Amino acid sequence: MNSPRWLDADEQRAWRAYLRMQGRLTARLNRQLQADSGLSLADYDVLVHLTDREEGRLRPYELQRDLQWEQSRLSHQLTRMQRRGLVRREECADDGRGAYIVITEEGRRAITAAAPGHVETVRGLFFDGLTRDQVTALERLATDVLDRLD
Amino acid sequence: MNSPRWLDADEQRAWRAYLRMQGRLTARLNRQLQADSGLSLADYDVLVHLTDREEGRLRPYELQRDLQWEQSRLSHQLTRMQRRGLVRREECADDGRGAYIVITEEGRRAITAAAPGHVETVRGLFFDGLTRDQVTALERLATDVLDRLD
DNA sequence: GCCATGTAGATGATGTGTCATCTACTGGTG
DNA sequence: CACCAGTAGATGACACATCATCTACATGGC
Repeated sequence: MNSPRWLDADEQRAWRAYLRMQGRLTARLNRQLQADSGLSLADYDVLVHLTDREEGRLRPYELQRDLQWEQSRLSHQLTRMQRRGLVRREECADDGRGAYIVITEEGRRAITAAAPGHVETVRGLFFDGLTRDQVTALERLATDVLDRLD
Repeated sequence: MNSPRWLDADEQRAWRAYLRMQGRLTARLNRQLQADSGLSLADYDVLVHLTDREEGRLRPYELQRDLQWEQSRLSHQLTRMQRRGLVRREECADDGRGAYIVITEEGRRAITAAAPGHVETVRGLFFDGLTRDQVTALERLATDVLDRLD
């Protein structure tokens, strides 16, 4: 195996800065959410997707597709959330293998209570420091990378 | 509490794209590293920092500062790495509380074997899809955000 | 020298993510 | 209808992350 094309100086700096930013940022967001509302980022994402449909319920495979999570990660996550009363599993009449995941009243309360503080934090830690151009450039960059990931 | 300033459409799209990119990207990197060399990204980072000093050893608090990790995360990580023979803990003469973390021969072999494939993957999944301007913009963005995180 | 306070680091409990594997049902083909 | 490949989802084992807490040593003030 011949030696790879290493990263050049610009790329190294960018990569290190990116890794550091993403580590510290998600740690902060997780801590804020956990401390202020007892939810993890994972809980938050699941609940957001459930409340997006006004029925408040989804098949696990739909959630999986939307969140782009591993199947078993989702399954474990739902088990934990069910144990805490945030969601409920219901039978699925159409498909004997399947299930519906339904958000509970408690789940709704939790996400409603958590959202404002979370959004404020995302703003305060991230968007408030960026120009409009940086924001659109970021979206472009992320979608460019995502396109190549499939 | 009055309602927060929500994210506008641009910000929402950027934020979602960013979250999705970072989730999928780190998953891919972790999988590649794990599959090809039996290391996790965490192992990799620790070993890189140890090999950066030619003595191949660091105090845990130095590692912690460099990696910006939680103290107990590092401690657990080092315990696991020690169990697998990648690092060794040594007494610290200067400070009776302290310790040195020393990379082992096996640790050196592991990082040497892992690095080329990892760098190729970072390139292939990330930098190859980006222009030079996007790379410098990313570094700028990440440092801007990091500056506000302290 | 003694004590208070601070710092280095480890540990146990618990929540989270991944992999491998399993069960049960679906839906198409003979 | 019998079979079989595929899909929906759960589970157990294990690695990883976080929080709270603990021990032991360091250091400065008296």
